[in-house]
Amino acid sequence: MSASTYTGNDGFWKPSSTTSARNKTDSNAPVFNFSSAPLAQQRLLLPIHKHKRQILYSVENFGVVVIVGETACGKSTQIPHYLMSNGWCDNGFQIVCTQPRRIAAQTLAARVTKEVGRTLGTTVGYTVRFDNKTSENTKIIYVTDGILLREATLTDPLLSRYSVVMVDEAHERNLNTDALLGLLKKIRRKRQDLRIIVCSATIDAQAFLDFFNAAETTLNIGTIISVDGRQHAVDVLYLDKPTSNYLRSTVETALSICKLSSKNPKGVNGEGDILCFLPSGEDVDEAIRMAQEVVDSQDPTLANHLVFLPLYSKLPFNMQARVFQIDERDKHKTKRRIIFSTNIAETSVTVPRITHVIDSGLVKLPYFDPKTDFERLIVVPSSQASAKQRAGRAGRLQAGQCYRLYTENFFLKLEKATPPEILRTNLSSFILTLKALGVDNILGFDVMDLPGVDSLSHGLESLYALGAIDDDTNLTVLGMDMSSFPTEPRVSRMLLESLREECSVEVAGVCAALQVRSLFLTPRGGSSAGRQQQQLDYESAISEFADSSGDHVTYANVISHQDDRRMDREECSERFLDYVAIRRISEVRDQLLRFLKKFGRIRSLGMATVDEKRKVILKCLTSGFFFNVAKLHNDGKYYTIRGTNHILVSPSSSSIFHTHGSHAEYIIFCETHDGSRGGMELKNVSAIDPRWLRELAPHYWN
DNA sequence: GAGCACTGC
Repeated sequence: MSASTYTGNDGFWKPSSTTSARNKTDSNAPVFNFSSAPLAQQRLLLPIHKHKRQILYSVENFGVVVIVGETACGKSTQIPHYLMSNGWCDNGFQIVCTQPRRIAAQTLAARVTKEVGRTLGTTVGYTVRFDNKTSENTKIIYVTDGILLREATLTDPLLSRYSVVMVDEAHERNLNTDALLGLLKKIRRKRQDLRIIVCSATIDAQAFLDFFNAAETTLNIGTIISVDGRQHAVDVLYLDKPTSNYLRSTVETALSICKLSSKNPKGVNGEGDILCFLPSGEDVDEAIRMAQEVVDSQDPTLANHLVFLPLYSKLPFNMQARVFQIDERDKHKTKRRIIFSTNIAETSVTVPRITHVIDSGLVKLPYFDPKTDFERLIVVPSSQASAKQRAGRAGRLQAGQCYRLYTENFFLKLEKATPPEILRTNLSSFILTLKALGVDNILGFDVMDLPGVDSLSHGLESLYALGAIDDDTNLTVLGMDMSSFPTEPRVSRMLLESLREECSVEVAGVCAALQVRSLFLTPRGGSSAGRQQQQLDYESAISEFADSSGDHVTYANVISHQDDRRMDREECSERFLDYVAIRRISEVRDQLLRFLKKFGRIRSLGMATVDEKRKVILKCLTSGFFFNVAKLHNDGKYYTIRGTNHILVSPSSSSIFHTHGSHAEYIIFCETHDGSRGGMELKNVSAIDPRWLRELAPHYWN
């Protein structure tokens, strides 16, 4: 098929003048059959193998080595292995490799364990939150970057166990990775023996090297090594004219790819599946409705050969799983799958069998506004790096194609990379971590991108209001205690307050619930009659737990019910409760209580009355979230009361406060979203007594 | 008539 023959609804497809999304690699590159070759042979076939000597030489002679390795070049598995075989684990030293995601740390450790020929957790292991598979003798440890950062904060500021720290996927520029890079730069001033390897998929290598070079003496300058990937070529096609409706264009492009294939003698069997990138879960659902409607009405024959699947993180687990299971009954591939996905498929998960990618060119990103203290999700054009990553998803199986729903000129004007998280986020947590690491002057801490003054001072002001730092921005005892919790500062403050109110078990449960996705299974889908009944059933089930103050005490009620009754999966679903979420909440709560135990006696409210229980839980909540208060005005609506800019806010109709609460004069909330009709929508809302504000946050509310 | 990227400790 020739893609340039397709006429889009709003424009024409034309092949890119720069042809391929892939760098350097040859389109006739051999396809390795990894499933049948013995392990040792597989390792020798990896592109990284050619660079083994160069890598070992560089690590020996340079303090910092930047490796530019494309997807599947073998860097994450092989480099630690090479280093171990060459003495970098002698004298009790260990090699640590950081990953942004848990699943990556776990699977990499498992893969390298197989190569080394031991069981997981002996020579090779991993540590992620709630899961530690290492032993005293472990030489190579895969961890999430957050774990290594906390290890430095809590126990070992110089990371003295490690001879080499390898920071993988550094180009993603997560907050944790950035903090870690800054910390490693600082450690190298004291530990010249430490070796740092930074891995990145983009050509940004020089920026990483420059970052470290600024502090290094001439003795130890870093070096860059580039390793080719094992990807197939992906042809990139652009629109001739911009589209006016990306959703419709996505659906029409996907369907026309299928129509063209069905005229091809190879038919649909010759082609892999189609992956479409859209900015939101809502768009994903809408695209599927649209696509189903088009094929049902226009092309019923094609409809029999297609399956439309959604993929986004809020989707229930079993729905997500459908994307990764190739249906047994369909092993001869009579049906072609069209997967509509958010950014989750860009890096977090790999959808199998994709040969075509359709890229809307859009992404939804959070931006924190220090002036309003709200984080907002905004749809923005994705970056060139992101577009390249999306295109690459088509080239894992065989040569593929990527349709970009914008013009080539538009692509050339896009940002090179997505703005790093450090420039977009609330920095209070980041600053508290640095303070705990002994960084007194935050402005003097070296990061790849320095956040704006507004953003830094907002972070400092919040920490001051929480009592974590003093007038001279020095860490207080309370701040030091707060920094030890794996939670954001407001939640850490709330946990510590629970010791004083003697309700730690309940408050830790509420804090855990705030971090895990919704406890309740809200009804969705189905016919309108059935749906109405479901809604009624849902409301009556919730009523059993609902407290008139709102969401937080209701969570405490559910969790305490679970402690007493140990509801199983079935009973949970009858009561519209998410069993997996509740299990997760207990796990998080128990971890929080273990941290809390260092600072005081853990108590539970036991036989306290409903009123007493409500009061102490909400006071603890107020001690952390006093920034987020709104007052009922004469017009019957809530407005924030901080500063001079009073913003209209309305409790989400899905909140317990909305369904079961009273018209309290003052409310407190933990989360905001842009509302559909202006103003902000609130999640996790409770009624509070305004006197608590002066009592618990005097320097903020006086 | 609800509902809103994705991680991580």
